[in-house]
Amino acid sequence: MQKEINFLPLDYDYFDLNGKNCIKIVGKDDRGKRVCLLDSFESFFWVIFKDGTKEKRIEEIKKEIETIKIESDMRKTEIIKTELHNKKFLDKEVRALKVYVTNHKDCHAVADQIGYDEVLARREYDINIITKYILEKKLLPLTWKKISGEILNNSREFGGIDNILDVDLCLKIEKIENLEENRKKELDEKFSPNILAFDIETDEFEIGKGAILMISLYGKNIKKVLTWKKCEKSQEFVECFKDEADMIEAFVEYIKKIKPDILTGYFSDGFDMPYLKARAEQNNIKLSLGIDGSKPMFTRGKITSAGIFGIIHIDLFRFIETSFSQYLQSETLGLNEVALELLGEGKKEIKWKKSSKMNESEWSNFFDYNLQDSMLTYKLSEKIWSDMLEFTRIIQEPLFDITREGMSQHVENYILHNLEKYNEIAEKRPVHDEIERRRNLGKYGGAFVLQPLPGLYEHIFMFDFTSMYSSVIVTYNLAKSTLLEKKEKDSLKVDLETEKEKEIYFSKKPGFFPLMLNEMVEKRKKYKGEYKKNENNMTKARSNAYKLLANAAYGYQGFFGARYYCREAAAATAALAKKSIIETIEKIKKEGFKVIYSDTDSICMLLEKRSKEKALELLEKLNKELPGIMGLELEEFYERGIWVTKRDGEFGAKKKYALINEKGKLKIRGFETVRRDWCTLARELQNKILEKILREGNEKSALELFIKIVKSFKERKIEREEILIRTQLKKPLSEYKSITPHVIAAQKMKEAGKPVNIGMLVQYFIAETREKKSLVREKVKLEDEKGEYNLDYYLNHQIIPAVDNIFQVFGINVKEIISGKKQTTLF
DNA sequence: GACTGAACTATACC
DNA sequence: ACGGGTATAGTTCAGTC
Repeated sequence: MQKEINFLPLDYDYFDLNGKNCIKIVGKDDRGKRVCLLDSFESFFWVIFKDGTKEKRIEEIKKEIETIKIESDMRKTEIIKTELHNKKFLDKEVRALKVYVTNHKDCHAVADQIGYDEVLARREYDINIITKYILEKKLLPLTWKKISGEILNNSREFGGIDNILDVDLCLKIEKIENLEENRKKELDEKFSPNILAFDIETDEFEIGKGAILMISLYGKNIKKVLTWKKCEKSQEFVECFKDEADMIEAFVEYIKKIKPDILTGYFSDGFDMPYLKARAEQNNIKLSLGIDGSKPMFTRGKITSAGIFGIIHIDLFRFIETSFSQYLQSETLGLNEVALELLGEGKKEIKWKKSSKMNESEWSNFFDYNLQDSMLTYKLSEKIWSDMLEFTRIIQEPLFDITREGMSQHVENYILHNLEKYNEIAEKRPVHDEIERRRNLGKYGGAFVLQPLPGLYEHIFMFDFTSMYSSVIVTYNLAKSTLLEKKEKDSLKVDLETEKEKEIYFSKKPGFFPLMLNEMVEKRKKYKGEYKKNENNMTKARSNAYKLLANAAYGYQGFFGARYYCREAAAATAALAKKSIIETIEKIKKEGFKVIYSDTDSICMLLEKRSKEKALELLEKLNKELPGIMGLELEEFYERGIWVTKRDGEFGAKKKYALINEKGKLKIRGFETVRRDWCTLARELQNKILEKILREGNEKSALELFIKIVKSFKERKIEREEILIRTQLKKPLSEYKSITPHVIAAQKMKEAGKPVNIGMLVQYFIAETREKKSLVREKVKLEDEKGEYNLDYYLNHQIIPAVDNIFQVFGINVKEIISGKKQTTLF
């Protein structure tokens, strides 16, 4: 029977049937029903011929390629057909053969068998089958389409797969059509995904070592904690089970009943999912979460990803880490801090105890805690849903992947999904040896940073280049495909000071990469405008996504794992940006303004006795003289600003300054205040001192505050929390060549049976010791250890260093004041 | 054992 | 393996006298 539906694709998967590729797509129709679409797919790759290959020879090779067969235990693979096309490869016109293969998995093996002298390259055998499918059929993720097809009901065609799927409808795709924009908009407004958040609590932190004590679920119509522990008299949201096995089975049943589109957790790829897997195995339960009854699939990689067929499992932490953290101020990306920042509400506080030692009220608190975590995860997912949606639509990869891939992969996927407009065949992914070669090339020259003259300044204008590196790439046409082997007529010469190949040349004929980037920049401008006109989550997310993508394009070209890696283009981008900002600084100076600081794409200058209008006129003039799409804008006007010296020496420190604008808002960069590896005492003291100086324009009350705090510090009135030092553990303990204080702290934690993981913040303080010890690490104590804070250490390594060079700007030597030498002369 | 510079380490800026 | 280079600053480590 035939049927026509409006369909929103959510999850993609594929399987083999009789050696051929089948694609299954799970999504929603416009009445909220869960639908699975099945489709066959003929995969292909390209054989590109060298320039000048005779058509007759191409025909011969075509015939020979068509006879290739590959046989393995699994399947027989053949060539379905071949087609000759005029295409482009790296912006050059080429003749290319599109080779259709019965099974995608054998694309690479078939391509390997083609080794003619006339063949320039074989490409696109290394592109993911889902990506290829989306490209070919235009069934874009999270985008409404009109689908017509045949209703499958126990059909033999797909091996009866429709029978085991928990869906309302299963269709064999016959036609995919676009919907009218208005209709799409209407459907979009009606749709919101059914999200279910979950979180588990366990006795042991090591995966699978202890039992799962409880599992919380939080969704639109469900707020529950499942447990098999003391819960006879607990809260009504707690549901009791006989044992761990029963509880896990109930969890699976709830998922089946709720039928969420999205199952989300916080760090669930790294903890909750693998833990559930381990405990299910231990208890001989099948964790059949997939809509076909399948278990979660764990993909290999540095971090494993847990996929559930038909339900999109999102580990919110990973999306926030890779794509969203730039918007956040949080020093760590833990659930508590991120939720506090985005929702204004954090985790519940509880005292950690072995579960065997908990009393009834402690269990009750634990249930609250567990539910709260799911609730926060649910609310966070709602909060950033528009960002995930926009990223997915713009990049056109499935949501599951979008929430896990890094910025570089996003850029690459965006490129792959937009090559068609340029008739381009995709470049290959680098293999291991090539990656090694690229990595061994070392660094190339980067940005320009102007050394400031230390001091307190007033009336400061800050200009900055809008999306500087992107605009340089577009303006100067810098990419792999436009890099010339040697100098050509009317090409662009770029000097690279630090490189062996000092001069390189780029074509002026626009390449697809800069053109595509220009499109991104244009779209960003357009959607930023739309956002300004109509401020909502959607327009904001769209504008931000384009901004992030455009900004990542430069890093992408310099990234060793990129298909379109081009070290020369990246180096030229940095070199031309440097040249451009230095020239701009010179122009500003020529106009009589004093330039006090500059870093990469920003310039700080003093107004002195001039009016603001004068500076704005200058900005306009500079903009007129900038080439291509490059542009300079007013970042902000600041009332005051302070630049200090480096710790040792009299020279001004780069990347370290504090500013205050007309509204009294501070902008602090580089100072210890913004560094999380300094203790709160030093950070807050420095922050207050900077604020006083910037607000009042003098150092008097700042100095008074400093003396007051030192006094209270010496009297040991400072709380332990204030003097804790937090340092991130970046690798396994055994790999540290230098045994630093935080390594010692981590070792102590391990000995105390506390969890020690890569990436965690280790907390410790420096204590007084009985004997004299020369190394800092010999005085390390954990926060719950007995001991007094080390007066000498904190004074000379935290408090004084945090304020010393600030007061030096005013000619004040705080060390002498502390030791009592000069106190009288100052007061 | 004190001193010194290099190496290692973490974190920030753009 | 899973964006880039520039920069500051702390602590340890290895060598010198």
